[in-house]
Amino acid sequence: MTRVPVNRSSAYSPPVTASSAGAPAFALDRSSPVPLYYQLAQQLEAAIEHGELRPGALLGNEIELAGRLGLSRPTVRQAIQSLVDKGLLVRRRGVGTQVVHSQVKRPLELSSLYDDLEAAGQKPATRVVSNAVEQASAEVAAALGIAEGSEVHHLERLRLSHGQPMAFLSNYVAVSRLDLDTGRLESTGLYRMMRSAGITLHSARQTVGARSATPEEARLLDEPGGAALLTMQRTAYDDTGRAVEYGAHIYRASRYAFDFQLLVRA
Amino acid sequence: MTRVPVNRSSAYSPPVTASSAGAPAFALDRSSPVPLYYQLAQQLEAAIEHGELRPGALLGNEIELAGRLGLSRPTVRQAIQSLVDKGLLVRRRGVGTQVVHSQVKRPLELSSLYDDLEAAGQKPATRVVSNAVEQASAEVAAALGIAEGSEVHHLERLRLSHGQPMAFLSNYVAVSRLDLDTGRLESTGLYRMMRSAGITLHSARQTVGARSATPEEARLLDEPGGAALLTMQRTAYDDTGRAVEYGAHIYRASRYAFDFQLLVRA
DNA sequence: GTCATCACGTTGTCCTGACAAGTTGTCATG
DNA sequence: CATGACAACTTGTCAGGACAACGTGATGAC
Repeated sequence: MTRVPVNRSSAYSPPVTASSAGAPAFALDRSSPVPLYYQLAQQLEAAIEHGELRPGALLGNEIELAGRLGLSRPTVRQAIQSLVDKGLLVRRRGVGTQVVHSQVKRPLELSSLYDDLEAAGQKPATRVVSNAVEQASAEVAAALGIAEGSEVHHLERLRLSHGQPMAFLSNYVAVSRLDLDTGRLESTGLYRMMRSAGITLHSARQTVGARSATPEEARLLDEPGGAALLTMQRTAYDDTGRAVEYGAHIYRASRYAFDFQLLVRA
Repeated sequence: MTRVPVNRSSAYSPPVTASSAGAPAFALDRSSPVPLYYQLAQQLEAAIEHGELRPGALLGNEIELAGRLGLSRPTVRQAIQSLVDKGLLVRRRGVGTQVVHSQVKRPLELSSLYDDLEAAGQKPATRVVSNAVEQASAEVAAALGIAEGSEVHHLERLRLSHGQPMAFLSNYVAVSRLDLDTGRLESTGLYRMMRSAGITLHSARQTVGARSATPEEARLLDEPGGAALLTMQRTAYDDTGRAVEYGAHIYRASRYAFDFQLLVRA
């Protein structure tokens, strides 16, 4: 650790920086294929998460930090910027960079996509109700950008948690894009299967609404008739902008809610 | 417009770039206080939105683009990167940067925060139902991170569209943070008033759910008894991480749905 | 005591230069 | 004709430097 000498005769006394208050030492591996800025960003994030950099703490100026780590300023800036984009840090010109004093550190990632994207078919048990090839209806064809009547996989799953039904998921994938195996779906999850099939997701468009349950839906989800349901339709696109998946899902409002964090982009 | 000479004797014939296919001319103003990369990003975005750069079109390599515009490569990269972050462009090493072939170009911004954040009290008429100072309940105090019983503004508004009630908004703001004037609220909007009071929003945490309407709520929103409602609770934080606003809103599910786009961060 | 002024420290922007790594098409080879 | 090696092109990463813009605190004038 380096100590910053304080010039007592100076007219300006700088604020206490993280470096003089006990900054964690970062270990950077130049031989690693992982980019340096990314290594630094990860270690900074870990330090924040770990509490070594407390909320409100100043990070120390970029130039000194770069010199201390043996990096150039652009590299350090890139690392810091990525954490600013994540909402972990705030930069202020003339002031410095400080750890955001946030009550909510955990759920930084967008959920609602991820809880279905990563956890699609994870520990919360999933029962495949049906898995068949159908002809695309007008609604599905429009969402996937294919011709009406084209063959699509239609996948229906019931999501359970603690033995209780949570949601009913109805997904459509163009047949040409993927091979669907019922067995693997219960263990691997839909999005993971897409990924391993070489499809890289890029973006998704979601609509979240509500409506009253039909008798059939109420029975399926173990809800009283006419209960309020949360609905979600999503179309997911790959790199090239082609729609790869369309889903129309319903959730038990009494047991589920979408929860996410937004950042105000300056 | 500059034409790129093609060397016929070259063993490698490069693909057709946007420049040789008729790239729009960008006008950059160096004397403007607006950063160059931002000017370029905006003009690129406009060109994409306008259709001058069609989906799938290659942008031309960064070095040549930089030379053509009289900019350095980092500046051009910064502009391109901002559009990549927005999901408008995709970069591929060895290939180039191309406009994402997306069906949905318009609603790139997150709505659901913005439609309340920017449009809070805009053309969709807003009627202030009540505006009073109360003592914070346990729920409100917890959300705002203040002591129970502290004084808070409690603001209730009815949002109308086309003469029909759309939503009922209930907001809480700590008294010490803001002065609320009923008159200005109907024209200016809550978030705009905060902004002009020097509060810069940083992030927000939202929960979206659904439930059946109580008789009172049904009457207020002109819905039949027990109709499904969309609910949203939001806590907004400023730079320093302090909660500045808490809102518990209900929407007519028959007339409103949250609509937003997600990007998969690589 | 109050206020404007100034110096200082910080991030913001921009430049030039260089090499590494991934992708694609061409060409020579079998 | 198939296939592998190669070259060209592109973005990714990193360095080092320079000046501008902004905010803060201290200083000095009033």
